Amino acid sequence: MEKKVKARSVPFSQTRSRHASETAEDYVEAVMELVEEKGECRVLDLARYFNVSHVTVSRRVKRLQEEDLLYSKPYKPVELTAKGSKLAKRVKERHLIVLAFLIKLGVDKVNADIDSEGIEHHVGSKTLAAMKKFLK
Amino acid sequence: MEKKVKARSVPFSQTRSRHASETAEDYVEAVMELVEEKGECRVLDLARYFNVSHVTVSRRVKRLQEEDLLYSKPYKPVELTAKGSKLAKRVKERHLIVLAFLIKLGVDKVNADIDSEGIEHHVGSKTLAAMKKFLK
DNA sequence: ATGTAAATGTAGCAATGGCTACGGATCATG
DNA sequence: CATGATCCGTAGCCATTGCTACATTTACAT
Repeated sequence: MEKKVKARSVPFSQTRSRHASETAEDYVEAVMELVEEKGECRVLDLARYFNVSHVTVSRRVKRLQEEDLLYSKPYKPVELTAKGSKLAKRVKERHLIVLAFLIKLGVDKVNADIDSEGIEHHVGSKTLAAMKKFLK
Repeated sequence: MEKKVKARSVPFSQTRSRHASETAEDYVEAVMELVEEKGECRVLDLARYFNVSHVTVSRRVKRLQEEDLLYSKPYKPVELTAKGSKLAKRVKERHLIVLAFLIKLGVDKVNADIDSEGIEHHVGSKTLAAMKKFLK
């Protein structure tokens, strides 16, 4: 009597790469935000932003350079590449939509802020479209 | 001219523990589902469910036993403890609400399934309440 | 009863994300 | 232009998640 086990829609075998994408999204978004706020984005700015040590940041920055999302020379500010900038804009727009959506749904600002940051990475294009429509 | 850097609402210093909670939630939910479907839940069922190797599962099951969420003897089926069962029920209920919410929002079943699994872990009580209200 | 297939456990590798400790680079400021 | 503060890179630790390969247990069929 062998019943088939339904696999998750998003297989866990993709967990690592999915998580990597989320981190990449968080980083490019943060860099864009920090550059807007301060004119430049240093490793330590990111460390404070994410509440991690500068080591964690500089290692990740190095890897994101290999993916051509960020660019920086040692001891210099971190910048977005064209590719990174494009991604950042998409991510930020999605983030703002999710945030506005939650607020319109009746969630208070504080909780909408918190939840939108977690939720944004999991909002597919169809869901995003539905949220946009709801906002109108 | 030192501008303060706004820290994330959910600091990344909590990333590891947050992720651990998510995994715990996924596992208890899966065990509950598999027990309902098949009568029992084996390590390999979970491996197929999550699309990972049985090694990854059995290691995680061992840790979740230490957290008193799961219970199993070597080479035996995995079961929920009272604590695990309680958590699973809460998680499943939240999952179903998020899923129903997305569908009512106009997202097709397939995408609602996918996104709800990612989103559910990031839906706080306030957001969940807002979703419930919307469903009425 | 026994032997083989399936299920599970164990060993150990790689990648990633946390950290502290330490040292080299950069930049203001005297 | 020197020097101290700040910033950042490197080394190296631990934990977690993914894997393959191999060992062991269980269960079922003969």
